Amino acid sequence: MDTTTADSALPRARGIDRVIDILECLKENRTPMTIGDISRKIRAPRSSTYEIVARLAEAGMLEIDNANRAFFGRAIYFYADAYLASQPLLRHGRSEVLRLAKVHGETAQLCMLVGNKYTVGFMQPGASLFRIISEIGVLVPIPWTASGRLLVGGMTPDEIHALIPDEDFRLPSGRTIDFDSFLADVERGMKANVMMTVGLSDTYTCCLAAAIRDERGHPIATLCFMIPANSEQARAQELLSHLNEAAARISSAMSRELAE
Amino acid sequence: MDTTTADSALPRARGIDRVIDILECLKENRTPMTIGDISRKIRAPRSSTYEIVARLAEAGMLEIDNANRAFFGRAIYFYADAYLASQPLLRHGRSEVLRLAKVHGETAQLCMLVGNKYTVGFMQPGASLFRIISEIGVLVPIPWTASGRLLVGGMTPDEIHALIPDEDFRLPSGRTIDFDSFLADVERGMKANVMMTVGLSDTYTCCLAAAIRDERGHPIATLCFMIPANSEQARAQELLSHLNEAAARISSAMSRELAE
DNA sequence: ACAGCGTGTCCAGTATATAGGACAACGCGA
DNA sequence: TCGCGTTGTCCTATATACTGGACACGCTGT
Repeated sequence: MDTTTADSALPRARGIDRVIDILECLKENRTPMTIGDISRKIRAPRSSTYEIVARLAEAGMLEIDNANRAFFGRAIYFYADAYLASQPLLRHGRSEVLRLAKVHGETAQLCMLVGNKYTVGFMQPGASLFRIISEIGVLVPIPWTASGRLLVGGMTPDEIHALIPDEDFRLPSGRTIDFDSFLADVERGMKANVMMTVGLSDTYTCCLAAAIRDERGHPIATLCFMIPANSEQARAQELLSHLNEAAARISSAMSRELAE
Repeated sequence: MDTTTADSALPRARGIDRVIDILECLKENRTPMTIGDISRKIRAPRSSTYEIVARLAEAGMLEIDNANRAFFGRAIYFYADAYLASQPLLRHGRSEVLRLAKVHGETAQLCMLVGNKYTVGFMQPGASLFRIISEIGVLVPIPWTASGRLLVGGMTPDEIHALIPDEDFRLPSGRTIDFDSFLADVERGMKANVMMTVGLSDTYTCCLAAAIRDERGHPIATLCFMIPANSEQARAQELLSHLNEAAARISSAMSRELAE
C-alpha cells in the first residue's frame, strides 16, 4: 500500500515525503478527504498533517472545501497543463481518444507503460451502456491487457522476463498465463501492430489495441477500445482497423514534429 | 517575481517551500530547466535543489530528460486528472471550448477569477492565422479583459473596489480606466450576460465573452472568443450569441448535477 | 596549456521543522 | 445527562534537513 517510503519504522519524516504521501493518498482516494483521514491513511501525526496541508493549500496545490476536506487544487491543474504541452504523445493521444470515442461510440483509451506496469493515460467513456472502470494512472500488470502485449514489442524474451514480475502473470481469475504463449502474442502483435484479447482482466471485456510507435519503430503507447466480450467479430475487426489508422496518424505526426 | 515566500532575507527555507518554488518556477518557464538554472531562479543553494529535485523526480512529480533538465512529470498529470474529475466547471468548460474553437474556427477560452486576478483556465487556438498568446494560469488584472467585467457581476461597487488593486486599472498601453465607466460595463454585462471589448489588453484584439453562472445566478466563469479587432460587427454578434448559448448550457448542466 | 565557468557529489554544523501531547470545543449515542 | 471519539489549535524539545563550502570533473575560449 505504501507507495513511497516509510513503512513500519517511525523515524521523523521529511516534509517533502509527507507532501508526496498526501498527494498519492488523494490520488488513490479520488475524492476529498478530511485531514484526520489523511493523517491516518499516511500514518502521519495530525499536527504535521495540518501544517503541511495548510501550506499546500496556501500555494493552491490543494483546496479545502467548506466541509474542511482537502483535495487537489488549481495549481496542480496549471502544472499539468504545462506538462501536457511538453508531451506530444499525450496531446495527440488525447484528441484521438476523444475522436474515437465520439465517432465509434465505444470507450477509448490511451495506454502506456510506467516502469514495469501498464497504465491508462487518458480515457473517454463510450456512448453505450457498457462501461469500463479503469481509472487514469492506476498501475496494472502488463500481461493482463492487450496493450501490454504490444507495448513490450521489440524487446527480447530475456528483457521481457526481466521486466515483468512473475506474479504479474497470474490473472485476477487465478489462472496463470504461460510465458511462451505470452511471447507468441507479443511477436504477433509486433507484426500486425494490433492485438485483441477477450476475457483477460475480467470475463466480460474484449480489449482491442493498436500500437503508436516512435521514429525508430518502437511501441511507446497504444490506443484501445474496450467492448463487450460477446461483440461480433466483424465489428471488432473494423474497430481494430480504425485504431490502427489513428495510431499511425499519431506516430507520423510525432516523427514529423521531432524532425522540425 | 517571487510568487510565494522568501525574498530578500535568507533564513533557512523549508523543503516544502522549495518544492513550491520549484514547481512555480517551472510553470512560469514552461520548458525544462537545468538544476543550476532552477536554483538561481528560486535563489536556493544548489545542494538543496539537487536534493529536492531528485526526490520529486523519484516520486514522478518531475522528470529529468537526457540533458539533465527537469520538468513536470506524469504524477502531476494524474493528480490533475483527479482534480478535473472533481470539477464539473472545468470538465464541461473544456469540452465546450474545444467545440467552440472547432465549429467557429476562432480561439476560444474558459476564464475565471483566481483571487483578485483574471486567468485563463483552458484555451483552444482557432483555425485562423490570428493567434492569441495568453497562457493557461497566468494572472491578469481584471479590468484588462471583457471576462473580468462579467466575473465581478453581482458584487457591490464597494466590494469591487476592495477587490481590485488601483494599479490594475492602468492598461499596458498606459491609459487608465475610469472606475465609474468600469462599473457601468459591469452592470450592463450583468444584464446582458455578454460583453465585448476592443483593444483593451492590446490594440489588435477584440474579446467576446459570456458568463457561466452558478445555481444562484452568480457568475463563476466565462467562455470567450479572441478575434481580430477589425472583425465585422455582425460576425461578433453572432459569436456572442453562440457563446451565450454554450455558457447557458454549462450553467444548467452544473445546476442539474448539483441537484442530484 | 591554462584559466574560468558550470556541473554533480559529498560532508559536517546548526537552525528549525516535525513529533507528540495537552487542551477546549464539538457531535453523537446511550 | 454524561461519556467517548473526533476536530482544530497551540506549545515545547530534539532529531535532522538544509546550508555552505570544498572537491573533482568536463567544458570552452584564448
